[in-house]
Amino acid sequence: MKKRIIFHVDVNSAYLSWEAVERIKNGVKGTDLRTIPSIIGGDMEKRRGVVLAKSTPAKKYNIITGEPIQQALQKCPDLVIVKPNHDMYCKYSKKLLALLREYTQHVEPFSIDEAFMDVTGKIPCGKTPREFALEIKKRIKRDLKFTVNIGVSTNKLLAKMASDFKKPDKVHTLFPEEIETKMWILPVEELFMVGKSTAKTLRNLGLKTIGDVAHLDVEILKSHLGNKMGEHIHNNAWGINDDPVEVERPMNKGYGNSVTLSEDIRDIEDGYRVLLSLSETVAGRLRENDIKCYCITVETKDHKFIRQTRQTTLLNATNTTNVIFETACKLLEELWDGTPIRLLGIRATKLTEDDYEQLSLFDTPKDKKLEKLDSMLDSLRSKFGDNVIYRASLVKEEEN
DNA sequence: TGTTGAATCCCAC
DNA sequence: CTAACGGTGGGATTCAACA
Repeated sequence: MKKRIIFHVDVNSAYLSWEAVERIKNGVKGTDLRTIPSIIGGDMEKRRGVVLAKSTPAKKYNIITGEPIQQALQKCPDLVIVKPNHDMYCKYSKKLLALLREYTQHVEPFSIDEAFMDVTGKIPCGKTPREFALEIKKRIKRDLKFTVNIGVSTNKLLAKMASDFKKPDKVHTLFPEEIETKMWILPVEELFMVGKSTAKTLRNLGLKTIGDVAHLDVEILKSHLGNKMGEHIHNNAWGINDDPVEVERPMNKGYGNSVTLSEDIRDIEDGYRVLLSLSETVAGRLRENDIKCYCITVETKDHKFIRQTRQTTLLNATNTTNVIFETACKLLEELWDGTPIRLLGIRATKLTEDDYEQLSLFDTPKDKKLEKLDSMLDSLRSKFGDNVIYRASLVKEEEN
């Protein structure tokens, strides 16, 4: 098997960088967000939400991604907080991908701000992989006005680990012969796929560095982390990874929508209202993609952050708002013991392409009517925007 | 015995 | 005054029911 060269491209503080670039592009007056302590973060009014991205000056206050905004404000009272703008991020993500594809079509979007490239055989004559990465990094900065880190190695795992080294605006290599000096010295927390829970387990085993993990018998890892995770972590620690760079994205396994409520729900009627709104979103997305689902899951989180789920499998697949809504309501009733609810969510899984009339064979006439209603509403929304039509029960909520 | 579904847990971003 | 933790999606594990 041929040796590959893989790049992992990671936008530095993506949301914040993109917000800053967009403001400059729109001629917004004021200092560049990247030069002051600033973050992109959730809902300020509700005093909820977490830090999604931080500027380099904000980083100096020990503000970390994922922490509550309140906590970040305590660390830096002058922190500038900007609301996220997902649509804008999508535009920049697409621009980045288009630029990367000028170098190779072998690009795999990994998240909105990360991508893998298999550049095997695409490296210009006389250039090292590192120099090629530097060239791409420079192009991105020149044309798109934001910086990236690029990790360079022979597989996705090592490239990803490398892009996480010193930031911003850097290219790092992590070739197999560099694992010992560049990766094994890092704390276990830094290893890909080692989250909070796994880190605790590893620490309890006395393992401090990735090198420690590599040198522990894989069977011991398996017995403490489970077979799959034990093996996976062991392979990661040795830099072993054969995953190909996948250009075609496989079909979604599920579609979900959830909300943390501004006030805890105490009354089931309020729960129903939220479920209706979530059902609209989920079912709408299923229909957009000509997909139906067999399985509906309702998720709750109470004020103590205790999560619960209830799921059911339907006899025939659906993407009808009302079927999903009514199923979700039943699940919520089964699940709920009256504890105030902080978060409600719906997830649709066991998906199937919506192309067989066969699947509708067992639909009741009522279901047919509901399907027609949904597609009417869909077409009205696509003509006049998502907000033209409200369900009666949602309107009631608006009036309250 | 092995499989399936439900509930829970963990992961990344 | 004991604060304060989003939303989406993929996968593994555990256990009970069932064949």
